[in-house]
Amino acid sequence: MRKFKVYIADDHTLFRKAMVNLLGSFERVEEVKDAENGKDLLNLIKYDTPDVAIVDLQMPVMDGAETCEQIIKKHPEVKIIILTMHDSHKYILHMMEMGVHAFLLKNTEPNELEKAIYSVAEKDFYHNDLVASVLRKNITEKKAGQRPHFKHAEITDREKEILVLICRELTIREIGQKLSLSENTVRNHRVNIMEKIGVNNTVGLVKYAYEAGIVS
Amino acid sequence: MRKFKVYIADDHTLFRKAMVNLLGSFERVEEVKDAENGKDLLNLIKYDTPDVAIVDLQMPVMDGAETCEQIIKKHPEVKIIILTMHDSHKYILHMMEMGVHAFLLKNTEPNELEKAIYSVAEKDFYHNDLVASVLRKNITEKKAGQRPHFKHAEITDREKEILVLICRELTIREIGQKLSLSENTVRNHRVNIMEKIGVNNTVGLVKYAYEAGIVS
DNA sequence: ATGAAAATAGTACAATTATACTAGTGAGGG
DNA sequence: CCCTCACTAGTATAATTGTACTATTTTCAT
Repeated sequence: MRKFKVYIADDHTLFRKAMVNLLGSFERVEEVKDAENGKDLLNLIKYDTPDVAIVDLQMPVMDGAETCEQIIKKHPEVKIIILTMHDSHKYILHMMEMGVHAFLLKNTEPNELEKAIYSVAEKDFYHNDLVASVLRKNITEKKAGQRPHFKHAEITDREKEILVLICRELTIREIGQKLSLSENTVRNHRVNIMEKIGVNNTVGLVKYAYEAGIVS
Repeated sequence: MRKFKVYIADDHTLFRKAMVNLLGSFERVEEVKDAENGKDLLNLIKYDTPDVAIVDLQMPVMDGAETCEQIIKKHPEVKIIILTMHDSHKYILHMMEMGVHAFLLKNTEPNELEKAIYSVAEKDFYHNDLVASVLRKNITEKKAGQRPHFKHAEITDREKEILVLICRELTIREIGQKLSLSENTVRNHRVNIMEKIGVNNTVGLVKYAYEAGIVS
């Protein structure tokens, strides 16, 4: 019976340390290391590659999506499991295209996590209800001629910067002043963000920022 | 050396179960039970009261604040530790007034949680940096003649209902239709919520809803 | 039963956001 | 070299939100 090395990245220390405990109690997990953000995780991996990396989608410093992109690029042999609080279809789809190996909600049972670890380590992918529902919804929405939300997820650094300021409750005008930009420019960025993430008002923007881990 | 019974409520199963593991590893914790929301926690307590209840502030079904209110009213002998992701001063202050015994961010170290448990069980309160900063900020803001954000936190059920719909990206008009209310009424509720929580735009509303656990 | 708080509804106006376009410039990739 | 994309900036208008009030009815607790 092969045993596995598992690394975990999550910014909530309490959750992370508790997870280290839990992972350590799994029979076929022989080593656990933890990092508090994506950057630190990449450093860990640089020195010694794990079999499986568990990554929180909502993280500051370097968010889950970016972290995964780096891991896949530099260490394609590492299998990735994403943990997310919300079943946010948008980036799950995007990250599946990127080549992530599993998606779990944070309210799954520990034994499902255990199964997922063994599955990705040995069979390359773990297929669960969450993934199934994302795929199904994608198909039905395509058929219904809806906004195709795959273009997305390529929100640029400038756009991210502006999104952060929006979430700090600044108006377009204030953001323009702060960044020395025309209000029109800021407005355009705002609109572009909204199009990319497929929402049409402020509420959608803020929710995206939360769910993508761009804010708090 | 006295040992303690500890209950924990959190809607994220993975986090909760991992915490059960962790709590069980503490020397002076003799029994751990868990519940996935405030209601279930109250039921547990009804049958057998713990020494300490650890409550996640962000929960659906019955949020942290409401849960604590109930516990304090019906079982004042139970000590309460609040876990929160954000250092949202607003309700921490409110909940201190209610009589909650400790506040910890989810990114504290496990050993701080352990200290907090023993402290509230034996000395009734656990004083940490988070609490200190809330108190200090409260004083400085009072002096500066700012909006006093203690009035707050009494957002009503109707208001909460409307806040949820706002967060589902409905406009005032749509909410009015959905609830069979005049647009004016909805607008008034919206304004009242904003005053109570001390924000002045949609962004603030959505952030509050997230941080209070009213949405996802 | 009486007062307080919540829920309802209104008016009017200011400010901001949302939609829909066009267009120039600079950087990087094929 | 050319093409694309990000970034910049603009105009114009519609829609929604934000502010500031008044006022009636219902509900609930003392």
